Amino acid sequence: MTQFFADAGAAPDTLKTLDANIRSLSFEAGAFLIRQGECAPNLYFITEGLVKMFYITPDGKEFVKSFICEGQISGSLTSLIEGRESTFSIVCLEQVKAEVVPYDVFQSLVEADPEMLRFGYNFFQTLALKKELREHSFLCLTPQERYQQFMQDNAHLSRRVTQADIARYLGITPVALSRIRGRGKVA
Amino acid sequence: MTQFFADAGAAPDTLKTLDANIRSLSFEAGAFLIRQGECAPNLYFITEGLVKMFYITPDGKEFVKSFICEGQISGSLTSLIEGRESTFSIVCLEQVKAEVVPYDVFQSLVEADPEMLRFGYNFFQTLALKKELREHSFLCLTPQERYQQFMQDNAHLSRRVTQADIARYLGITPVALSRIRGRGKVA
DNA sequence: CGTTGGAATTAACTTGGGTTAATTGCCGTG
DNA sequence: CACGGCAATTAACCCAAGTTAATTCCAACG
Repeated sequence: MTQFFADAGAAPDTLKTLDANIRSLSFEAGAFLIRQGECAPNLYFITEGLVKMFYITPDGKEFVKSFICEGQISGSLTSLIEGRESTFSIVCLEQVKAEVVPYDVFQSLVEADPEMLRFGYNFFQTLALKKELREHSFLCLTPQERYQQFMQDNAHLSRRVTQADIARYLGITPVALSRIRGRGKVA
Repeated sequence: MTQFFADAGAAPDTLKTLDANIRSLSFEAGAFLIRQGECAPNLYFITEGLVKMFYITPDGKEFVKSFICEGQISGSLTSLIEGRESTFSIVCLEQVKAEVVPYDVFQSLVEADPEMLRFGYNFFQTLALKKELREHSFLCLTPQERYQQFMQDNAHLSRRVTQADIARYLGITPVALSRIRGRGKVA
């Protein structure tokens, strides 16, 4: 992953610090990267596999915040920014390889290296844009339309996650999603 | 507003460029800052008043993306980042004063001045966090719970916007919100 | 003080998702 | 090939939000 930041233009000192602090780890499917309610001091650069980030509500229902696969970054914003416990969990849906970077290391690199700051700027800009699209779909689309949009935009993912998890990503129950699929077939 | 960036540590050159390119404008209630479907080349630093950002769907329904009041920034991310037409409109709900900054000016300042980059980093980080909270409420909460949370977190706003707009912000119809309020009263 | 117009409420009915539980389908394994 | 277990579908019932339209409330104005 060091290569990743070298491409981003990181300074030699930055790369040295990264090398010293990064661990490259493997996780089995089912392993947790972060547990809801615990403080989560790491960023995960996923290089292989797929994870899901999800909330469990007080009455035990699960909702999927997002799916993150190879080439993407996963972690808890609230933990990163405010140092508080994560409001969600991250679990591996497949065998996962990830580069693990402690937040404080990431933060101090962003402080020290303008190119890292630029990387962070782009990252958060992209994240905000992605969340804005999701906001739009919750706000303006019906569950049915949300499902169609998801299948269009994430055709590759639809084969790697269960239908139940897609439902929980859309904010509906697996039963409801099955009905929606049933409706679509005939029409 | 120059003061605003001076506080952020902007370089003298930056402030000079800003001064040369900022217009301080007033808008009547009902005036549009951005119209859905048009390209929107400006950022608006609201110094006074209140605006609402909203989508109109193909079948004519309105949904409120967010309310932005004095001290906050409003603009179209898709226009800013990708240079495309805005997917929503921004309209003044009150008499508004704003500092208007063209995107290209903002972008080039971010390029040139590390302190402006840091400002942008913080801005997008905060924005991403805010959108993450909204995602959570759409995903995990019922309309009723969403309303209660909105009233807690935005007590001040609730007196400046109509109930119909609150409903459209929550993703429900004004009729539904009125019923929710009715339910809450007795209990 | 009556009128007018917008905002909010109420009513009646429809629709679609939630809930629970039974049923079917599909592998993988012994 | 039969079995066990998980994923997905189906069914039946309930309830909350959507829809349309009528009604009430209230503040501004002449």
